[in-house]
Amino acid sequence: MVSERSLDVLRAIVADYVSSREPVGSKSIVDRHQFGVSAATIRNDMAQLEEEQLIVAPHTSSGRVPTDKGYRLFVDQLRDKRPLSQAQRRAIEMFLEPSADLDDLLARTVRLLSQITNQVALVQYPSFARASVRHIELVSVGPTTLLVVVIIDNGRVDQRLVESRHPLDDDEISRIKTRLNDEVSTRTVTAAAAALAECEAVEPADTTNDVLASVREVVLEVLSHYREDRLVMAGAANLARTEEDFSGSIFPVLEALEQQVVLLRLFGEMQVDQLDVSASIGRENAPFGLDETSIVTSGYRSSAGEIARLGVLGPTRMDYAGNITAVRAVARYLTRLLGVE
Amino acid sequence: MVSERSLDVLRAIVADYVSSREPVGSKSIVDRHQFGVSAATIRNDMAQLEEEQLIVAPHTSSGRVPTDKGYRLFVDQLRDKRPLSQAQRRAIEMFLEPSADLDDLLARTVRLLSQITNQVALVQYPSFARASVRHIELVSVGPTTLLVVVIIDNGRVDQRLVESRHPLDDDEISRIKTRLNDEVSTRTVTAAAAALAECEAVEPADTTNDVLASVREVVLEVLSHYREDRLVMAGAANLARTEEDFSGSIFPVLEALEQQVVLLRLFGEMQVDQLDVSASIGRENAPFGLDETSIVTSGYRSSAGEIARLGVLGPTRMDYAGNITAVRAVARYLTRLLGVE
DNA sequence: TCCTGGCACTCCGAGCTTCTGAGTGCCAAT
DNA sequence: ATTGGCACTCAGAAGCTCGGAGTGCCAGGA
Repeated sequence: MVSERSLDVLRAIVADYVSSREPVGSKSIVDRHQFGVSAATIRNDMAQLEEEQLIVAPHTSSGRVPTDKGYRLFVDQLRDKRPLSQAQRRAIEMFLEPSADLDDLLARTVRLLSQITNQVALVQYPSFARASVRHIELVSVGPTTLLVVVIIDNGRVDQRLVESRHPLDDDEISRIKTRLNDEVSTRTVTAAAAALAECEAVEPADTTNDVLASVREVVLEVLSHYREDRLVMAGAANLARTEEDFSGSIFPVLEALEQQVVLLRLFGEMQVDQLDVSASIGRENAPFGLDETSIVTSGYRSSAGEIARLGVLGPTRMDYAGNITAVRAVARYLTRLLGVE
Repeated sequence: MVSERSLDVLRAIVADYVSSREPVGSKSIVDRHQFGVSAATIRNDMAQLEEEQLIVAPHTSSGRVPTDKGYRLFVDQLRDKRPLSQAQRRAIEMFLEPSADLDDLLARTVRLLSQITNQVALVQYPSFARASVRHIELVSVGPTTLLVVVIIDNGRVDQRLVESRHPLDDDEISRIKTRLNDEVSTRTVTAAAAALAECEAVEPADTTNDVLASVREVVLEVLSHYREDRLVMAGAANLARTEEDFSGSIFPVLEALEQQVVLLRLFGEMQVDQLDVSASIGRENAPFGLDETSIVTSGYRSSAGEIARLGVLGPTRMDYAGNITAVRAVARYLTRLLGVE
């Protein structure tokens, strides 16, 4: 049962608190914003908001501060307000040039995102789960050394060396190659890995097929590697800058950032397969040990059509409007770059 | 003109200050250490040390704190004192198993080092400058698509895809391959890159040799990539734990850590090609914007015989004895692992 | 010549009090 | 519904005292 104006007051409180870092009082609101009413009226509205637990007073007779719930309502009502600043738009277009190298492109993206938001930025690698194996190539690079090349249909290529116990002739190599391609090519990464695992179970390695077994093993290893999600990070230093916003130390946050597993689970929780921006605020992240931080993420679509996520992480008291805009813009731009390829 | 006992006093001051984080007075020294003399005598020694600017009193009538110069003398006199703790030794042997994958091995090394020292750990990738190109392989993976595989004699393998404007037959591929291998194989990475650059200058690309030119280009790109020094890092969270040791904020330190360039220059300054441990203390790092941090590094030798460095970074007030021991041990162990290969 | 106990001196920092001002809740009047 | 007025609250800055850890120095003893 909050009036329309009360919501405006909430917006004002969030805005002022984010920029000033100090509890906001009724007086300063009437000063800084053009409500056509007196401070006493604002106070009544604030009482309403407090009733609904959207704001809270740190101490009796002190200004108010938004609660996690308040931030949440604020964010939910936000949606597509603020336009990207001129400088930000220019930065994105300057720094994000197309690049053939995915590693390189994502590294640049994450740096850019952390710079325009002044937060810690995270970019998840596209998952290869839906991509499929195009081809396996075997190349002899020495009498007993075989180069195994795995080619994925989204352009990714990896290779490993395999040592054989006996010299290899071209016939044998070609035989193994045909066999292997029968087993995995055109299948999805997931299916191919499953097929290989099964083969290994059915025909245990013995002296006659040791090379085949070794090759299978390294291919399986490479495929498994794809299924691991990975992410890149930049701007951890920004945490130190916003240190006062964390009650204790930034230690647990930095620690979580090093544990990529935690971050990946966090990303996983935020509607995978949803392209649009979503935010996770304050204690909503408590299960991950990040109860004073908020995360704003957006999905982006990679060349193979998979959806991965990117976003920023910072103190609960962050500039949601600005960060949401920036994250959305970068995600769209990145999708565009990857789609053109 | 410092007496022998004065040096012992310096050692005691460093030890106590490192463990207690508080200025140490003459009384607490006689209490905690078995000097056979009275506090007054210690005071005289401390006056000597202060004369030599090895220690300093933060305020009149307060205990003393080592200066950068004091730490330096302490470290220089240290050399091979403390043995590795049982737990540390076990940790090293547990976590550092041989691994075929250099990335993986170095990632594990850096995590291990940060865990046993509780500092930020850094491991530099071995430079490929002295390694040489073993072989270039070309594989047709489609009518107009060529896979270029670069094999380095230290076991590293990389690949790129090249698109041709016209269909390729086996003859042409084989011709290009022979030509290319003549140009680069058995040469060092540096020499090979130089040779390719020259070829490009001599015969500019035209319609007849566009594939050769493209292949040269990607090989050159791969080789150039090797020459970039890189490093991996772990344990940044430990900075937050030792935050009180930094007068201002840890922001500049975290920032420097993200700028790998800075760290690489820092590593570069510390006698490259020297295998043994060396330390850079406090203001000695001022040119890098790290005047409150110390760095302890050691060289390690990679399989191809190049020397790279690894080490830890932390507040000037750090446990030099322990960190030096740990860094040395990890470097030796890593060298051993890489040498066995 | 080096060491020691004694003594006067310094001053940080913990603990206490005071005081001010920003901010509140409530109420009667509009 | 909105407003001005009023009594009330309390965090935090400023000022104060005071104890204790630590110092420098000196004169006497080994």
